[in-house]
Amino acid sequence: MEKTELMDILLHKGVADILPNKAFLEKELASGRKLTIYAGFDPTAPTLHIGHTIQLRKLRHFQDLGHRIIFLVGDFTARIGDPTDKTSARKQLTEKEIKTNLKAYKKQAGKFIRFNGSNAAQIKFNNDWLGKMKFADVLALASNMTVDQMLKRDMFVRRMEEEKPIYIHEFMYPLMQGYDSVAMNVDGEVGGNDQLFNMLAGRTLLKQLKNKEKFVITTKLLEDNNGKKMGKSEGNMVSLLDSPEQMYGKIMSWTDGLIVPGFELCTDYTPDQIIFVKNELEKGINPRDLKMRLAYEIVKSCTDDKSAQRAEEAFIATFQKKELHESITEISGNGKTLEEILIEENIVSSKSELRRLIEAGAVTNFETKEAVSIEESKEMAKNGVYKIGKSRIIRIV
RNA sequence: GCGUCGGUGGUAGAGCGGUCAAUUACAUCAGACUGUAAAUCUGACGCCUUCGGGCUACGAAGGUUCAAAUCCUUCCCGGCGCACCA
Repeated sequence: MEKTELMDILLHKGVADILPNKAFLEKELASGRKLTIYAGFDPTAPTLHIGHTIQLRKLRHFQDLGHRIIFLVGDFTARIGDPTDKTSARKQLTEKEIKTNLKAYKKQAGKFIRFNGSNAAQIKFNNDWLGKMKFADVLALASNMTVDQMLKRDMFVRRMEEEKPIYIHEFMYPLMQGYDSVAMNVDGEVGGNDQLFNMLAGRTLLKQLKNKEKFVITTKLLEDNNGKKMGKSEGNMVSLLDSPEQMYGKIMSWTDGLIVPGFELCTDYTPDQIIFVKNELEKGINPRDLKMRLAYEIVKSCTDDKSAQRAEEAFIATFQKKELHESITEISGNGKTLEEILIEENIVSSKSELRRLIEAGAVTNFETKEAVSIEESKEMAKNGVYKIGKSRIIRIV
């Protein structure tokens, strides 16, 4: 890819905002200096997910332009818990968990950025500097920001209004994250739009302590124009550990509004190609076909060509042609009733639930297409394939 | 410690003596339809049931009452305010 084109993609694709401004970044890029850019990742989960790949792609663009990139593992900050995400508030991670997670991370991230060869990405841990700080150091650091600056943060404003508590350590979080920038003496940072505040704290600190202007690129979040995120319940949050079939299926269940953002944020489609996708949609083409294209591209980028193809075939077979594919669960009947089997195997959670499903006509014999009645469910289960709802299929042998 | 407000189902958040297994929204599941596991519409959404009903649940334990998520007492947990000086 040509350098100017790459530059254009770097500056625009998936970008929500550039601080202090775009011109500043352009100047930096044009200076010929080798810049150092990083993105931070919390090692709280055993796997990266599709959202992380947005940042990774952005880092890759810098890497391709010959700049130094750092994959920062927030092992120290993960211990405290980012108040941005209140559910993970006091989760503590052991050394061991972090190590295990890290291994997986490197492998997963390696699909998007290069960890070897020339200009390889570096991995750093913020525990290396944050863990060593003394209380006096922390105070010195804290003296660089005012309470007022902190209180401007949306989340804190909201909490004040709701009379919800704000703990002191929550003020420390942006400071810690901001200090990462200082410790690594970076030129820029990439992060999701929701991390803007924390990233700006780093900007402030870097200016105060090293008189350096750090640029910040925030990427758009993967959501449709109503702010509807993919998988509000994280049900369709694509994890990089998912099987290709799972990934493909999850993406197919994204709402249509995510098609264009999906292409922009999670694929290597060029701006022209994305415009093409938009036009197709406006022309009224079946969005399903574009979504399949999207699913294919994403699966491919997270795994490989072959896996993506297999995932697509499996999807078509299962959900479009409604055929069976091999990976259905086999359960031995052993003279039990269908009801007993379904409950023992945790396919339904209770007799009441099963009853409702049967009443709704959701339990069918796959071959005869006949609905199973309540009486039948209490008789000895006949061998065969049963379908419970649209996604649960079992074979009794 | 004092004052005050609160602790409700997966989440948010109503209810404040009977009509409450508990409004509503979101999430979830199912049905119809289709263009897909999208959208939309419809329904379900504690457990058990011989489908009559039964049982367990609104922080915990007691109590008042024919009747309590709702009132009282104690306890546990949380928010906010107060605490010195003014």
